[in-house]
Amino acid sequence: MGRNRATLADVARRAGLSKTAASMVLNGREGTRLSAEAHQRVFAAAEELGYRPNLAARSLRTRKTATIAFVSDIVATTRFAGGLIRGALDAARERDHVLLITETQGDATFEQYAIEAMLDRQVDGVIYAAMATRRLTVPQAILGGPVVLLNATSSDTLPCVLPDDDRAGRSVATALLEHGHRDAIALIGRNRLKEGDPEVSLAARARLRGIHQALGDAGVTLLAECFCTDWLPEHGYAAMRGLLNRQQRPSAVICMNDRLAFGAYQALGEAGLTVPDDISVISFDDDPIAAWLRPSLATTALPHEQMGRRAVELLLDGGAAEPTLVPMPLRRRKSLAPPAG
Amino acid sequence: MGRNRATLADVARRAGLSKTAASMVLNGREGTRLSAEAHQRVFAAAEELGYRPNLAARSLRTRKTATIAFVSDIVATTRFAGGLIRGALDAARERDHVLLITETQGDATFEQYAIEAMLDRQVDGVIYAAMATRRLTVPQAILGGPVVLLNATSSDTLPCVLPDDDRAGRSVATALLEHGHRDAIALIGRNRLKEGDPEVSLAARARLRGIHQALGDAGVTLLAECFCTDWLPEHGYAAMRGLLNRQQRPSAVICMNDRLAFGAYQALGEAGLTVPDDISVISFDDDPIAAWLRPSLATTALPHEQMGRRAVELLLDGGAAEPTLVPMPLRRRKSLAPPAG
DNA sequence: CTGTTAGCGCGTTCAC
DNA sequence: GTGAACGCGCTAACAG
Repeated sequence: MGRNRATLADVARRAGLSKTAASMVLNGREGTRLSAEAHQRVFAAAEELGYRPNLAARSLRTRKTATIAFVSDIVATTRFAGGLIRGALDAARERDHVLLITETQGDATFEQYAIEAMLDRQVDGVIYAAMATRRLTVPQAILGGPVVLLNATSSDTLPCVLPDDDRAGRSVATALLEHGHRDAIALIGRNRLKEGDPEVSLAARARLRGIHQALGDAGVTLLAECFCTDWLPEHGYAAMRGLLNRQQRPSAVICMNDRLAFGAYQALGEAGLTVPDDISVISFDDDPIAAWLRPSLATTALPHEQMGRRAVELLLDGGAAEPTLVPMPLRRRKSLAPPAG
Repeated sequence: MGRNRATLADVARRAGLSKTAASMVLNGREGTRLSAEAHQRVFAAAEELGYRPNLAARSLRTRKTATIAFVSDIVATTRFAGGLIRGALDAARERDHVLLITETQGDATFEQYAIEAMLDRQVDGVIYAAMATRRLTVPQAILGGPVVLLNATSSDTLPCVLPDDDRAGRSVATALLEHGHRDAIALIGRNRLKEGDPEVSLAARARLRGIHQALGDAGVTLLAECFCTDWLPEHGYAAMRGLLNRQQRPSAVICMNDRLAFGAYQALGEAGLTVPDDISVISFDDDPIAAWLRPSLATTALPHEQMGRRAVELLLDGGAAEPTLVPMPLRRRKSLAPPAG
């Protein structure tokens, strides 16, 4: 790869100058007393030879590689969290940096390996990302340089980027209140593990807090809260069936994520009920399926691209020690309507 | 990042030997006449100092970086093609390599930039990946070194990895035949653009060919073929509604991908029809939604992980010049049954 | 047998 | 404007 590349020495020779002179000209160093003509010659030589510096050689001296490590548990290959990478990639490109990506799969051995591989390559900093928003323990080894946590926090005081789930919870509840729902709002997706263990999820508790807060401010309490062992469609389906078996049917349902909502739609369809005429549904994440559902599902978007972007910006431009909360925009879609009757 | 790392010189000094000796021992060179005791001392010193070689310095000499460029149009951030990256990541790790990932977003300027960034960093090879299986033109610049095309072919004779869509088409048709469907099989997702332009899609034509071949072998012709402007749920929905308005209702439907099938499910649900009792459905891709649908959707899986893995293997271990076709496994699920009546 | 010296590879930087 | 050293590890040639 890249054999026959012209070196700085080639450029200098062609320009009839020293490597030093060529280096200074090409790096636009100020305050050097090199003639305008020397500048011309160097630029011309570099142009003609198609010279590009060997970054490996450069970094040996400068200790900068313009390379960022992106270490994640499994985010890199997760269906819709690729947005994190896309945002990071964009921001990195804008700053002339490049991303070295690895995945630990939650395996300590892999993590160890990945981190050493990164440090051996002298990366300028590390973005440590989690698939589920949660608290985690950062490996000692990377604390020697800049680190930003993405979709995660830790007990160390590291800069981190998180979605604003609390505010998202409030938006969701507020959207229902605005449509006139009050005393027949149900919730699908309570989960003790997610709510209780910050290392499993920070989102669950924050969303819940926002929901309860907004409803509480309006003097409303939930009609029902369904517990689910996980947040997959099958659990939303079961929960919705349960709700429909109760004496009072809800006028609206909040699902803790879109996959649960998908399951809820399935149960509603089977029961011959229509969204939103019979029941409104609103949710979190803005998974691609949200827009594909019929009717399209109102939800609050996880701003993955923004988050990835912010992480790179924090790492490279420096910034806040306190958590960076990225807003989760409300996507108003067709699953919302005033209560029936 | 990585300040204070012990250098080879540190190790040599501590072992009371020369850098050369230390280097040879640590690299396990055979045929060197260094005493067993010298070996011990070097290993001990390296251990105590936590020595790790600086790969930038090493690559300056060896011209190997143990780094692979993964350049894609937009695959890196696509919802379920992240599997390509996961597979590549795994195979790379097994070979002690690491992935430098970039995205061109189909933009020539970005592509130019990305490739230069990679070559400047002396990557050992390039995996050039496309989101949609298609033919593409490989930039000159990367032809100086090893290249493998992933989910793509080109006019240059480069090794490439493709899903075996042709065989997948035959599996799909065969699965229906095995269930007893014959003269009432419909197809959703014909598309002139995808079928006609190899730079848009190779999959469409291959799948179609496989389907027609398997049906033809059984003396069966399709009841109907619906054209769709794209392969999204809304198009599948519209096509299915169209099919239901015809005089003869199909006993089974083949959808060109799972998103179309999702739309078809929606139309069937609205029409009060049941899968698979009224109509069987089968499809391509094994998008995550396929398993979430009720009933779960039979489909042929795009073997993304396998493909990513093969690409790295071809790049590093060398291999076939002819295309590597990766089988698309049939996922038998609940959307298949014998025709009603 | 047991090792070492002297450079190379490439770009940056200090002293002159 | 320049020579030389440096950063770090690898390798060919050479010495006790």
